[in-house]
Amino acid sequence: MMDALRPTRLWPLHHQIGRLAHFPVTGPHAMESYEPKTIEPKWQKRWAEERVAELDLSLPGREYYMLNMFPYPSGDLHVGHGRNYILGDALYRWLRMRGLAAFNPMGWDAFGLPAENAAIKRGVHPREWTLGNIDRMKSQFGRWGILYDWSKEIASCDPSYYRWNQWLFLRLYEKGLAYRGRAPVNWCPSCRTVLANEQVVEGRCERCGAVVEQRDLEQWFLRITAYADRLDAGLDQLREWPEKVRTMQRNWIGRSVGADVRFPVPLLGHDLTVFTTRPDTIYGATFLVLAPEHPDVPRLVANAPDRPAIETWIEEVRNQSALERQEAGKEGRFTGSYAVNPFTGEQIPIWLGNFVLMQYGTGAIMAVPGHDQRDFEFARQYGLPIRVVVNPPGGTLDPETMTEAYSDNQGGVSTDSGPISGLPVPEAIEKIIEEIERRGLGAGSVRYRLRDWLISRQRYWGTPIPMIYCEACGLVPVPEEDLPVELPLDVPFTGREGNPLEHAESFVRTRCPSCGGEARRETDTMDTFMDSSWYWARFVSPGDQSRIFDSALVNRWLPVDQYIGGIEHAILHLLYARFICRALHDLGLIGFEEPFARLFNQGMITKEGYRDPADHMSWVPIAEVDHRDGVPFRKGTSHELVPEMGKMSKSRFNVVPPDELIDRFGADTERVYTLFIAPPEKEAAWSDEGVVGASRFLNRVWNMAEAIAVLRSEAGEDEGSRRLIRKTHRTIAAVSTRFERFEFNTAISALMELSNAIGDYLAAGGGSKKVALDAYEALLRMLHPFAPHATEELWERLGHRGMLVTERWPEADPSLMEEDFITIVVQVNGRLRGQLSVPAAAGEEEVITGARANDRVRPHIEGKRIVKTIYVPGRLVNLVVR
RNA sequence: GCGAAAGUGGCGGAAUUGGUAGACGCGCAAGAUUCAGGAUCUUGUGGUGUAACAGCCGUGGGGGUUCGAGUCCCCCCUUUCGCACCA
Repeated sequence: MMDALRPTRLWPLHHQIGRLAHFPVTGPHAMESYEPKTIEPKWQKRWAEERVAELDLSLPGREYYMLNMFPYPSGDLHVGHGRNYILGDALYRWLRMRGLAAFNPMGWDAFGLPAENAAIKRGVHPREWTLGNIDRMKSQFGRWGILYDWSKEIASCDPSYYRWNQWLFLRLYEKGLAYRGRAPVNWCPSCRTVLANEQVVEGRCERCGAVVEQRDLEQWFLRITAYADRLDAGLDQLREWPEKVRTMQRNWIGRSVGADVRFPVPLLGHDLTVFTTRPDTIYGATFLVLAPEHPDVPRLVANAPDRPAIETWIEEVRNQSALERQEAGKEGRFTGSYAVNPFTGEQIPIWLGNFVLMQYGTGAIMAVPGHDQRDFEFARQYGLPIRVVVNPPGGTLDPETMTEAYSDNQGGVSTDSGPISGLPVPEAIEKIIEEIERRGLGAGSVRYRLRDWLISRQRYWGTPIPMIYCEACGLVPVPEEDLPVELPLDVPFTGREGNPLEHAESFVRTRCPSCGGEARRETDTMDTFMDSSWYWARFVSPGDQSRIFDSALVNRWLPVDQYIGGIEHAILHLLYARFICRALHDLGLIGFEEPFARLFNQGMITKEGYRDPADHMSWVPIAEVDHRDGVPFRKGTSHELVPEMGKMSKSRFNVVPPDELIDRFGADTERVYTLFIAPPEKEAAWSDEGVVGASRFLNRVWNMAEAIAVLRSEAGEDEGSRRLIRKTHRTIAAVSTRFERFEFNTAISALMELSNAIGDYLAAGGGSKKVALDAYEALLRMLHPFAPHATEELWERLGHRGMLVTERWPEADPSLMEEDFITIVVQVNGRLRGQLSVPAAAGEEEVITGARANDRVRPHIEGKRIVKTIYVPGRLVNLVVR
C-alpha cells in the first residue's frame, strides 16, 4: 500500500498516453465529418421557425432582461462587432439553460449622420441606406447563430418609434426640462451641426475629430443639470457597474462643495459673486478674476486707461476655441476696477483671465495665489500679491520664496484669518461658511461641472423637434394628437451648410395650433442620443400605438438585469439614459431611477493594420534562430518592425469580415475563438492562425461521438473512470462560476480540458460507455452557449431533442468532485503540527518520505477528507494535494 | 501633473486569491499521413544544463514580510486608460 503514495508532483503520468489514436472510426458507427456549412443553416432555420427566443412578457416566469446596446446600422460588421453580440448570445443561452425566462430583444439606433452623408455622397436616401443596412446586419446576426426576440424589434427611425420620442420631448417641455436658449455652443464645422458637451473630446468632435468651434446660437437644451445631484448620488448604488465607468461619470458631473461669496464692487453698485471650494482661504484672496464673457465686464473696463486694448483682447479670447484658449496659457488683463474683500476690508483689483470659465460657477473667482496653483501662477505672472493664510502642519510658508501654492485641504491650519485662525482646514471651512451666512455675504453651495444637454442638431436624419414658431403666439408645442411630426422624404441632399429640412417648404410651412395662423416648424432634429436614452423601455411593448410604453410591464421587467456594450458610452449614452430614466420616473411612468442594474463593457478586437506602414509601426520581439552544425536552435530574441495593432476599420485595411470566416470554419468556430481569445473586457488581438485552434477543438468534439458509440463496457469502477467523473464534475463547477463572472475565455479552456480528458479516456481503451457518455453530454451542454449549432446537431444525433429548449445546465455533484482522501495528522516531537490530506489511492510511506522521512514526523491516519496544506518544520515542507 | 489599472514563455493568456508558475490555445520542432502543398493526427516545447536524470535560474527592477510570494508591504521603471485650468 505504501508504494502507491507519492508526492503530487509526480502523479499525472497518464498524459503520456496517446489521445485519439483510433479516431476516426469506420464501420457502422462512422459519422460524416463536421460540416458547419450544412448544419449551421439547418439550426438557424429551425430556431427561427420555432421562434425559440420569442417571449410572451405577460406570462409569469422568472424574469431576466438582458440587453446589448442597440447598434447603429452602419452596414459594415466585422468580427470586432461580433464579440459584443456573441458574448451576449452565449450569456442568453446560458440563462435559458438555467431555466430563466430571459428576454433578449434587439433594435436599431437608426438615425444619424452617416446615413445622411451617404445620401450626399451617393444619392441614396438615408432611409433606404439605413433599412438596407438593417437587413444586412440582421442576416449577419442570423449567421452568427444569435437569438433575439425579433417580435420586439424597434428602429428609432420608424415614425412609430420617434413619435414617442417627440411625445417625451413635449412632456419634458411641459416640465421645464426642455427649453430653447441662447448660449455659446460647440459647433463642428465638418458635421455642420452643434454638439453636446459630451460629444466634444479634448476640444474635438467625438465623431469626426474636427476641432470644435464656439458659436453663440439659440438651441434646444434638456435640463440635465436639474438632475446633477441625483445622477451623482445614484452612482453609489450602481455596485454592479465597472468602477471605471462610475468614476468617469462622477468626474463628468463634477460635484464640488463650497460657498458662493459676494464681493462688493463700488463702481457697479452691486456685488460680484464668486464660487469657491476653499472659503477658508478668503483672507488670502488678493484679487478677483472674471471670465472675459462675464456680463459685468463692459462696465468694469469702462474706466480702464487702455480700454481699447482690453476690448480687443476680450474679443480675441472670445473667438478662440476651447482648445486654443487652453494652449495659449494663462493670460489676463486688469480691468482698472476694484472690489472689496468683505473679510479683510481691503480693496482688491479685478482682473480678467482666459482661464476662468463663464460656464462654470459664476464665471468669477476669488484668487488666492497662496493656496491655489492656478492663482499662484497668474499672480507670479502679473506681479500680484501672494498671501499665506494656511500653514502646513508644523511649519510656515514664505510668500516670497514659495515655488508653488500650498493647497492641501486636509492637513493645513488656518492662519492670519480672523475668527478661523488656528483651525484645521476642514473645520475652518465649516466655520467660515457659518460666518459668511451670518454676515449675509453668501451661503454654502454645491456646484456641478455638468452642463445642460444640447439636443438640437441642424441635420435631417433625426427626430424632428415637435415645435412650431408662430408670429402671433410665439413658440407653440405640436399638440399630442398631431404626432408624429413626420420627416418628409422628398428632401434634396446637397451637402451645403444648413439643414436640408429648411428647404422642405411643405414641411416648414404649417399652421399655428393655437391661433391657426401661418407658422413655421422647427427644423432642428434631436440628437440621436435622445432616441437611445429610453429605447430599453420600449422593448416591452414595441407596437403600442397609444402610449410610450406599458408601464406595468416595464416595472415588472426592468431595470435591465444585464446591459452589455462598449466603454465608449461610459458618459454619453449611459449618462443620458440615467437622466431620462429619472425624468420618466418623475413623470410617473416608471417606478425606478436606474435603468441598468448591471453593466458590462466588452473590449475591442484589434488587428495589425496595414494602411500606413511608415506611421503605425512598432518593434516587436521575435525569435532569432541560428544553426549550429546544421541544427537550428534559438539563439535569442531580435526585433522586427511590424504594423501596430489597431481598431478594425476599413481605412486601416485590417477588417476581418465574418462572412469569409464563417464560410471557411463556421460560425461556431468564430464564436468559440472570439470568446476564447482573451478576457472579454480586455482588448484582444485577432489572429487568423488562432482561429484554427477553435476549429480543431470543435472537430475533436465532433469526432468523439462515434468513438464513444463503439464503447461496450458498462463498468466504470476503475481509477481512470473515476478520474473522468471527477474531471467532469469539477468542470461543471468551474464553468458555472466562470459564466457568472463573465470569464468566458477560461470557461472554454476548461471545456477543452474536459474534451482532452475524454480523449485520454477513450485512447486508454476499455472505458465505460456510460462514464464516457456522461462526460461527453455534460461537455456538449456546457459547450452549447459557445457552439450552439454543433452541439444541437450532436445532441440530436445522440437521440435527444432540443438542446436549448429542453436541456438544462448540468449540475455538479460535489461528492464526485474530490478524490477519496485520507487525512494525515502530522506531529513533530509529539506536538501536533497540523494535518494534511492525500489521495486515498496514494500510500502512506512515500508521503512521509516526501514530507520528510524523518522519525520526528509521525503520520496518523484518520479517515477521509480535508484538503489542507501545512507546514512541517524541517527541510521538506509543502505538499499540495489536488 | 493628478487618479486608477496592469507588467508572467516567441504570442494570446491561466494560476481555485499566500501553496507544483506557465492551464488552455497559437506558434515552433520531430514523427505519422500525403505525389506535393495545405489540412489532419501523435509527441515535445520557460531558460540553462545533461547521453538521460539531477542541478541551477526564472512572473519589469531593487528591497522586505513569510516555512513558502506572480500573489502581501516599501521604493523605483514601463505601459495602458481616465481626468487635466471646473476655482
